[in-house]
Amino acid sequence: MADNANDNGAAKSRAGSPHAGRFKPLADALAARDEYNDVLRTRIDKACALLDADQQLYPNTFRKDTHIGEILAAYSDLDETALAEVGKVFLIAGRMTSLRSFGKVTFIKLLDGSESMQVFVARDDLGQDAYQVFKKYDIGDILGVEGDLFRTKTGELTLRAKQVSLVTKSMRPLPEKYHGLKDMETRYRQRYVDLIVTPKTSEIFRKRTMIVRGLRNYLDSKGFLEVETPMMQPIPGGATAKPFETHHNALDMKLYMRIAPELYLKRLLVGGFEKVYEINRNFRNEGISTRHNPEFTMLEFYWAYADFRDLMDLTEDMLSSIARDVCGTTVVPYQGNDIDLTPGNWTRLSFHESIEKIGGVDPADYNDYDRCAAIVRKSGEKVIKGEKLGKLQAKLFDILVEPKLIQPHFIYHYPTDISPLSRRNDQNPDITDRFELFVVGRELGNAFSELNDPVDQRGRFEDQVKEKAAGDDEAHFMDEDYVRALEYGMPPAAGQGIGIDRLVMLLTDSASIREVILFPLLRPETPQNGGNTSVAEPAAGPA
RNA sequence: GGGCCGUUAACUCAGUUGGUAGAGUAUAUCACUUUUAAUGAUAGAGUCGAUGGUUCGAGUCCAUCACGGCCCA
Repeated sequence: MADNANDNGAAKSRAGSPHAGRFKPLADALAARDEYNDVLRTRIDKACALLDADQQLYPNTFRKDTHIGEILAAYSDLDETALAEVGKVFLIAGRMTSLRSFGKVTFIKLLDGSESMQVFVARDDLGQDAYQVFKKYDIGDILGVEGDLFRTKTGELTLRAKQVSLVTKSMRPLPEKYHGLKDMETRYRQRYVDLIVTPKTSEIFRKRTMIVRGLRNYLDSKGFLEVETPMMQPIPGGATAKPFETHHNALDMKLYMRIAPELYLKRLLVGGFEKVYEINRNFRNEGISTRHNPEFTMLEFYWAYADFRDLMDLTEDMLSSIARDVCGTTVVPYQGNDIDLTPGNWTRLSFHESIEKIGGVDPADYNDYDRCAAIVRKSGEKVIKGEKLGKLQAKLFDILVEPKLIQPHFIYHYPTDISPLSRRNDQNPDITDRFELFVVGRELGNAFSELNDPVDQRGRFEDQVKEKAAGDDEAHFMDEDYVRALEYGMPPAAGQGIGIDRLVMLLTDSASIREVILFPLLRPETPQNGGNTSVAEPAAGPA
């Protein structure tokens, strides 16, 4: 309920304008949340004044003929005389992000996409009346300007306005121009504001699109076919993770949001597509951290008549070429380290070698169950009863090796125990022809020669089902149809998954996954934490 | 789930041993025809995240909760 002060304020701002009633719902909603302050009140007053002067607040009639970026690209190098010879009139539009007024003359900055330029607005150019209207515009408004180019005294390329019109009225003030928006919570919750005022943010997301486009172009050029497979699956497979559950009403069936597309993509290998890939969202019902978001984007691709070593070569080539395209170099800075992605400089090391050479554990120790378990416990990790040696070694690896893999490392020949979909090594059945790619101490990709022996695959699923029954809710489900597909015969193949969010983090020097996801998952805003979003009640039954 | 830190004006932040709150930006009014965080003057603007408690008195101390950040699981 609005208090008296707010009621008075609303009444005051409504006074005097025939258009005041138009803003009553806005004023009331703001007042109800105790947000109705003098800044917002002034915006409403000004909006009323504009309507009183027959100015539309949200016209869709202005058409720009040039983007600011185009002007900067074409004319940044021209001097004053050359600009005068251009003599061309441009129509630009953008958000006013700053304003410096000198009375009869005003400098503003207009932001259009990611580019910004100065506009010079003078009373003598616009005329007395138009200039008075212009002075009602606020920082944050979207304006259209018609004008020609010149250089100011200080040499800045500037558009001299002949006409200025309001394109979109902004009813809320933007954050302060110098410090910008620092509050992480607001940056994530109101990403639209973050994108306006934090140039780095919009740059990250432009780069993200370049990276994804680069991956597509690369794979397309190698003859891979992009496909789409189910995101809602009756059996969630292809990864070791907890799925989100949902329900299909009409079919009255349980469905899971996918944790990986793998088993569907490999069905396509059976079907005869020899090179396929998919870039899309996976969902995992697990914790949130600087490296984990419940929904994240994954590239998975499968390549028939190739093995895991072919994938290492391809991965080096693909990721380094994308780094070159997006960052202009194959040595990229990340949180104080220079990461060398130049092809040929990627280390290849077997899983066991890495535990010995990087983790500093003797083979006699990590190959002995009890000794290995003891080291795991000593490192502060739990050992679960019945856990297999391969899993213990993986824990050892996670603690002792992974954080040290700063430069790109392919770690290959993972234990079969923890690789239920990978092909066994021909010489040693306890290890698989699988690798993971690590950069800056985190897993960036997971790849292997695919297991295409249906009998072996069935046995591995059965082992997983036993682990699930024993309480491991991340263990894989049995997928009879997938085994059936293998029984028809899947060509030998290799496949890989690459976490796109982590790749974008690497190439944009972002410390948190939330910096590279436009709308990361957050708990809902509530009145108690200062929020203004009403959370939807669970849907009631049909009326 | 655990530990540490944070939440004060629209934004960025101060706030002393507990004595009813400050700055800069933004906003408003005035001055100003070349600024670059323009300048000068004046003014308004706060449920100090929420709820309890201790106290004569709480932004400050205590407890619980909410949201966020970082680290760990």
